[in-house]
Amino acid sequence: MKATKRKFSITKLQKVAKILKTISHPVKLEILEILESNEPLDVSTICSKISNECEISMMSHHLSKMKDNGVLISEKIGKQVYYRIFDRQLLSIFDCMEKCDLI
Amino acid sequence: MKATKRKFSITKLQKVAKILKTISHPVKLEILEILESNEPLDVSTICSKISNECEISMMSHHLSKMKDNGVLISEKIGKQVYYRIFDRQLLSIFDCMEKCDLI
DNA sequence: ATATTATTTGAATATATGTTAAATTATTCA
DNA sequence: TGAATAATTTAACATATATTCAAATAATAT
Repeated sequence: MKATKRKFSITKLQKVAKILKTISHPVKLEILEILESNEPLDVSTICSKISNECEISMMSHHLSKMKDNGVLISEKIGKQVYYRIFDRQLLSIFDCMEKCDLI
Repeated sequence: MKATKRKFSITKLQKVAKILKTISHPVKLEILEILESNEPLDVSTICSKISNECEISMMSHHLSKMKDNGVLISEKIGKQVYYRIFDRQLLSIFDCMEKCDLI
């Protein structure tokens, strides 16, 4: 295996760090997993589908943080707010992690 | 694109979250990038190669956290401590992130 | 032994995250 | 219309994590 010379600029490293930090939480990862096959979904529905323990207000915090950081987008229809994944390419991180011995 | 039904257990999601959290920092990502093509490397050398601003004691904190969480391994030779990546497969996360529109 | 170099540790402070209750927004229906 | 209900967000506080900087440890050299 050759030693690839990647070279991310500081700015890119910061962006990557920000995205990773945004999803580095069991509940946030599960939100992505749930949305992957069911989007768009409203807050309560996501909350009911999740196996991790999570109160609705905590769910709202998680979702809005993910939205603020560009991972999700939302649309309000009536009383509910529907969320979906902004860039589904991000989901490949699951495949990536699955291959690691660390997991 | 088909809607894949992934199903990570809560335990796996926690492990993934822990790893991601461990590397979700511009300096920690750059450490991985530096080690990718030069490992093993001692603390001072990593510190001198990094473009992000980072004091040696902060570097030591970063490295030992990465070690504690299984991302790096270390070996002491004389006065220096040499670090390297435990599972280079993790590096594919850079390729993964590079493909995202988010970055 | 004392000095020098490399790294780690610890304690103080700063920042981020989680929790809970109350507030806001939208809808329903008496 | 307007009080009741439902969905979600906000705010204030508690807790946890990260950063900084000085001091401690460990290995080597003089």
